[in-house]
Amino acid sequence: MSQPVTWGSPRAERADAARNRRLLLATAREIIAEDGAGKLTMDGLAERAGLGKGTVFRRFGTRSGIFHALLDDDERDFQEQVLFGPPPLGPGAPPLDRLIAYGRARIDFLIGHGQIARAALDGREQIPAGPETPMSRAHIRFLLGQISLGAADLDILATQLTAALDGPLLLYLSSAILTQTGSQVSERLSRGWEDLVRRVAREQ
Amino acid sequence: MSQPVTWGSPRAERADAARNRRLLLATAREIIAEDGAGKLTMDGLAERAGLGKGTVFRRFGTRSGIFHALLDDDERDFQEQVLFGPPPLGPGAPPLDRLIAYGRARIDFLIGHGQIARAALDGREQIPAGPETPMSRAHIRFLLGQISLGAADLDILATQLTAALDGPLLLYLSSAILTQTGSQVSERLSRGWEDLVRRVAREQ
DNA sequence: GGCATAAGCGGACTTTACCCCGGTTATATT
DNA sequence: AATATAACCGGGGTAAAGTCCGCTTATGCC
Repeated sequence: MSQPVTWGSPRAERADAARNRRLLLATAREIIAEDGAGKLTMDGLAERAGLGKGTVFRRFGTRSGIFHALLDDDERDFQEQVLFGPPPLGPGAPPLDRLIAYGRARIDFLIGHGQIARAALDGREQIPAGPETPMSRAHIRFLLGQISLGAADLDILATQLTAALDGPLLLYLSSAILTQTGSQVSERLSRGWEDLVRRVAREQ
Repeated sequence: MSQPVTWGSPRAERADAARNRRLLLATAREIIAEDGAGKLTMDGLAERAGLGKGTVFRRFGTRSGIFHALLDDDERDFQEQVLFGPPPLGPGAPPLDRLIAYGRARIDFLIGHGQIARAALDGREQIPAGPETPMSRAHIRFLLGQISLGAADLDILATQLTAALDGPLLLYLSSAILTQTGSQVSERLSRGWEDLVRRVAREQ
């Protein structure tokens, strides 16, 4: 018998719990694909997955927690591409080119996952799910640091650019527009992002 | 035999309805001031106002509708200042100065009303309340049109700048930070906004 | 394998957003 | 002033989010 590796102090997730989480995420995707994110209910999800409601809540805490988990899942290989993939999205290209490529990729990601990303917002939470996507802001902050920008508050600028990238898709464009004319909107927003970033980085 | 009535004007709001709306908004402000926006429930509001639950829903349609109504109410004189007040916020100053002044004023407005603005977001609505604040984007768009910016997609740029202005306060900064160190954050964000728009408008 | 224990599980329970419809009241018209 | 009508009001009803606690089961140790 091979002895299982001990995972240091934090006890690993139990096998049945992990299996149930995967099952719940898969079932949630089915429901969303069939009926839309708005029709996903905790009861419905639990029943369709053949589990109890308590299980769903222990896994995800809250309804929007499910959408956060789905997004995290989808973002994983997106982040992989950003951190280790080929340039200009991945490392190796000049920072300004990487910034432009990042915006383009993120716009397409959000257009593809906008329904879920939108549903992950929740007006009720006291601490509003913290920063919505810390990774996005951190990456933009990192790239800005490699561009000579004179005396700028790079943390603020990174937050503003993150909002300029995500905001239109999360707050200011109705999802109807996105599903109808996705590729045109993508192209227009991407051009806009490139223009914005070039203006910001432009030498005086 | 009655002749088809000419629908001259959309019939005015009945006096009792108007009175009740004012009462409900005032009561909502009381509850928010005492217990925070998260504690505002439709039942609680109705009971405290001495009205029925149905009345509250007919007035505002949905929970987040109350917060929208409160925001509209608060925004009214802010908009007044922007449209008719003294420069540089109001008309008369160069457009770039007005844009900077607008950002500063909007940041302070959002810091003051952030709790309500945040609660007005709602992850469930299909059409997510449309553009969150059409007036803000329209005004920024208007000012951008008066600045010579070369070949830019002004509609997209206006949306991005609107998001860069609102986004940090709605999505990326926890309200805890805001209430604790409001004025410092205000100053830093305002400087950041000025830097951003100067970079965007900078001549090549 | 058998045992102790902590983690997982389920479903009943509470709360709250939102719907509905019969009764009531304001307003226009005569 | 009387009447018709459309808007308003109330509160009970439904569905879904989130909580709780006793039961079950996986896991580590012997």
